[in-house]
Amino acid sequence: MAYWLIKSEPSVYPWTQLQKEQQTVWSGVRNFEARNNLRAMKVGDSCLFYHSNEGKEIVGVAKVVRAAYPDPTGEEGEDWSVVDVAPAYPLVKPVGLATLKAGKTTAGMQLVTRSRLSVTRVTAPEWKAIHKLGATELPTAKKA
DNA sequence: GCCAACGTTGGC
DNA sequence: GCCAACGTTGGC
Repeated sequence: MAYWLIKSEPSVYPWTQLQKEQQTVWSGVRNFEARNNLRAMKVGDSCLFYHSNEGKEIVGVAKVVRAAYPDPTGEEGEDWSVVDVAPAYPLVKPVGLATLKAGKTTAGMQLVTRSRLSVTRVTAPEWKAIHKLGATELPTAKKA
């Protein structure tokens, strides 16, 4: 069980659309490191859903429902990956970038330090801190 | 809308 | 294999 953070511009694919569709293919990642992160995801892993550019805040949590497979939107001969994600639960209070930067634990997040990477790793302490900032209870662990 | 940061590409 | 140029992302 690992934690991740995935970014999307709300004008392209907002959290509300994921809630509406209940599942989506996380396609279009064109960065090797981000791709490798996608490939490291396992079914049942959790992902913070971050709105970049507009909002600049973490709005919810999604879960991986299908592990990495080839990106159907990729060019012939290219080697990109996607995962499928589904909404898990929203944060009661969205957590903005400024808040993350101001937080002791969260200031060191890859989201902050590697701002151009669209799929980043999240540590357990960061995960906890964000739920606290988001006024959202951690879901009780249950078997996949 | 601007600009800084950074990943990627291509020339040498 | 190095490094400059270029394109893209994303915060402000």
